[in-house]
Amino acid sequence: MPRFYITTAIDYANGDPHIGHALEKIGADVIARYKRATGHDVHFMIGMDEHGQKVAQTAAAQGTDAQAFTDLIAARFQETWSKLGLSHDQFIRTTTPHHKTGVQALIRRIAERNPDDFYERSYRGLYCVGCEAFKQPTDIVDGFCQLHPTRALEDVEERNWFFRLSRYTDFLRALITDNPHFIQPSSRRNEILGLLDQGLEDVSASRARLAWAVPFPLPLSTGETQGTYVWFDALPNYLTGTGFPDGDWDSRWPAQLHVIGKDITRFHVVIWPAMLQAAGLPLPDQVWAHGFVQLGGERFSKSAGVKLDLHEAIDRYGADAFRYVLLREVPFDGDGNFSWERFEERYTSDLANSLGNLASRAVAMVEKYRAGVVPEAPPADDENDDFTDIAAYHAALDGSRGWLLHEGLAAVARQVARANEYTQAMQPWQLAKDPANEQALDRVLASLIRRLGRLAVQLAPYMPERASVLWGTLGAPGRAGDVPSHALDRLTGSGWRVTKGIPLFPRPIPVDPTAG
RNA sequence: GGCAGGGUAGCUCAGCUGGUUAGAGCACGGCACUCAUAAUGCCGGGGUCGCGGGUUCGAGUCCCGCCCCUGCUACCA
Repeated sequence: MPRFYITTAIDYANGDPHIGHALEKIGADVIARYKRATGHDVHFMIGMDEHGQKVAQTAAAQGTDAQAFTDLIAARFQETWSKLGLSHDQFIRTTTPHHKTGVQALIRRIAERNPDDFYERSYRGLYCVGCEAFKQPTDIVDGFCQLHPTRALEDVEERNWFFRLSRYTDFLRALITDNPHFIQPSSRRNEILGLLDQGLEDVSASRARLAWAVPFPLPLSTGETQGTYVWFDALPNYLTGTGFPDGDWDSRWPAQLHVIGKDITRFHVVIWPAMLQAAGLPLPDQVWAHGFVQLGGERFSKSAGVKLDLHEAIDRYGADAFRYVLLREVPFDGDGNFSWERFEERYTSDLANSLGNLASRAVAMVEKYRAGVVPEAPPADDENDDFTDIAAYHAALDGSRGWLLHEGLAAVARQVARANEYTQAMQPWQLAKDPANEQALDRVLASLIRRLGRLAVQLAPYMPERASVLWGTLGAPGRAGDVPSHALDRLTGSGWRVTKGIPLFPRPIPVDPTAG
């Protein structure tokens, strides 16, 4: 069984989860579930990035210590992920003892294999006491930090460990040029090639004043021990998550796929591969940079986030409906918009009216005309188009052209529409009026149930719970998520005993304009 | 400023190497049907294809110029 180690970015523990976080996790979950259904030994890992000055500051502002604060945030994230139905196998936290020793082991390994890659250098910049951080020229307005316009910036110089990233420019260019799949989608790849053309600068590996951090394992020549800077703490989570450097970590490493947001592409395709190369470790197969969710046409912001609360979105029609709408609306290779209006439209049109009602009418007819038992009838030519769409579904989800999760749902939607058209064209309720049409009716009913069965299997990665309910309604054996999705042409449906339950996707209760 | 991508029906988008009356879904209007969650199906209205030139028998599709939008242009992550 081929292994498939998939990770998402670890989220920064500086606030609560929002819809932006959710898009990435849901997308990765769909990929993980699809891979399991197509015969892969999947390990799906998500987690939290818990160190850094901001976390320490936020904790202090709330009157708690950093560890207690991150414990709380991590619990909130995990609660949310559980509510969303994520199927991750592991939740890594960078404040755990194993991650810390793993980071230190990686740094030591680089220092042993390439002693020149770490060197001491002084870093000089304008330091904002209010932010407790160095400020870049773009952050400075009229000589002040934008967040603290009354505090003078200090010209500070400190000695740090640096990583000789510049040395890997040619290596990275060759890597990216020779492996077009390493960074996808291609728009992001082009941006990185542009960045490499500018030449790379070395990056900090440690920082003074970084108390809430993994201690950098190499002391400075002054004897001082500094905190490990973000890249060398956060990125290695993908590796330490395998158990590195202990045990059989190399049975899982390298990862097949890192799913990340487009804003952190550079770190994942420049710094991370360079670190691994410096350590003499294998590189991940692919980094996929998804786009962002816009809220109501606006860029994600705190106020927009409040306007569209994640838990409210999940609670409205359930986690599965939210997962569906989000991935249908937001192309996974770019940006998309999310609003309550679109949510209502998509839910009502795609899920309640088209899919939910299709299941409802088909099951009702099998109950009414065949006492609930799906008749035996072989597939007919009129199902052939569905298999064209099923091929498109696989092409969207197997990674061969990127991870186009929205296209997978579009292929499913076409099959749903076709099944409704088919029902209308065949008019089984008319066939039922004349016993002479018994076989014709059998064919139509069996076809409808088969179509629904295939839909349940295809939807299982996206809507695991609802797909499972649909599968059960059809009286199909086992679980929808366990059916190998490459074997859909063998689904017959014959003899299944259907049970009409409550609507799969209830219509929203219409607002009565005369009320109130 | 530089590099990259984009501006097509009310909304979200398809339109490959130029070729008959520019498409889909949603929304909107009409009709049909009654198995179904007042659902479904069919038909229809609706677009100066950002603006201005040019090449061509013919351009949304190629060339030039302009306007507008988005992303990247590295130590918050």
